[in-house]
Amino acid sequence: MATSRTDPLTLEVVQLIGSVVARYYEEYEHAAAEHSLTGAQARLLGLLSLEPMAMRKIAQKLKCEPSNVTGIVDRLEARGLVERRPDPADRRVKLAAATATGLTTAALLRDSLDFAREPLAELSDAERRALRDMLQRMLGSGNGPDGG
Amino acid sequence: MATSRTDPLTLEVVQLIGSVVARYYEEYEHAAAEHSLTGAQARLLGLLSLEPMAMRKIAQKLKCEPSNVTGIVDRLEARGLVERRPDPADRRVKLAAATATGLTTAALLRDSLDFAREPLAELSDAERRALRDMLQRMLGSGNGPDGG
DNA sequence: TATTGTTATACTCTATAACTATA
DNA sequence: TATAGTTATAGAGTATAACAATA
Repeated sequence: MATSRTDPLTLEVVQLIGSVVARYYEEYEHAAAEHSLTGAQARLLGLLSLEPMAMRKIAQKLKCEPSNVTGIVDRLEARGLVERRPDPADRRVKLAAATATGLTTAALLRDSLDFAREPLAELSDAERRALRDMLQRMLGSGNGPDGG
Repeated sequence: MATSRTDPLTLEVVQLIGSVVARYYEEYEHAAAEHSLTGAQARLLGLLSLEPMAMRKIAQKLKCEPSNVTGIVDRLEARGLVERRPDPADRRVKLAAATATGLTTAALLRDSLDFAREPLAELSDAERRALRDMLQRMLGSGNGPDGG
């Protein structure tokens, strides 16, 4: 397993990462709430702002059951942020897509997530590169790139 | 506000932080589920594993309404992981405290959170210190220490 | 009168299982 | 028969408002 996973410095960094995660989540929920969205709705809308997607694929990306996606898309659709389209290639499939309003909301949402961005401005370019490399290594161990 | 918040490197780091957050959350929920706990239950138990705490204080720490704490403590209490005690100093207050079983479960939970720890072992001591300092700076901007 | 914890209510998210329509 | 999406159901988390006990 590990050599010195429990040294004080490592434990301190682990705790800091936990704090960053908690802080990021709070900010995300808060930003979503400012647009009267739940966190799950905001995440789904953010996903669709990149490209339309089959319901099943959304569930995979969000790592939840397909039945949940139905409800979340229902609520976003009722507010005009998302719409369902048929898939010409397979009549079983429904593609969920962000509407123009949905894209605008998604962009506003992204802009309001300043937590992760603001403090980064305090870091030098070299530090940001170092941080990037370390985070990539953290994500790389035991987990491929986002894949699809 | 900022000078160059939208340069490619910063955006890349922001996205990486988002990935780390998502990954951390998954691992946390998974670790909790292995002990038949929800994420909220695991967080509350982790909090009580440090020290007994008034219901109201728990709500502040978890940043939720006090009425929610009642239900979560109810479920943990029903499983023998937590108990309610009177506060000698104020008879309105109920102190929630982890039982011996609860403390054991909390310890197991902490140990199974290897995601944040394992990859850190790949970093050099200097890198870990640099990461710690950067994370501290990130958390420091616009947010004091945990406080109470 | 204010505070602590609880209860009642309603909504959202979640997983499971059964269902419809396509393939 | 297998797959995509939905529906039905039940449990959990969440916020709001109203309540009892205590301060």
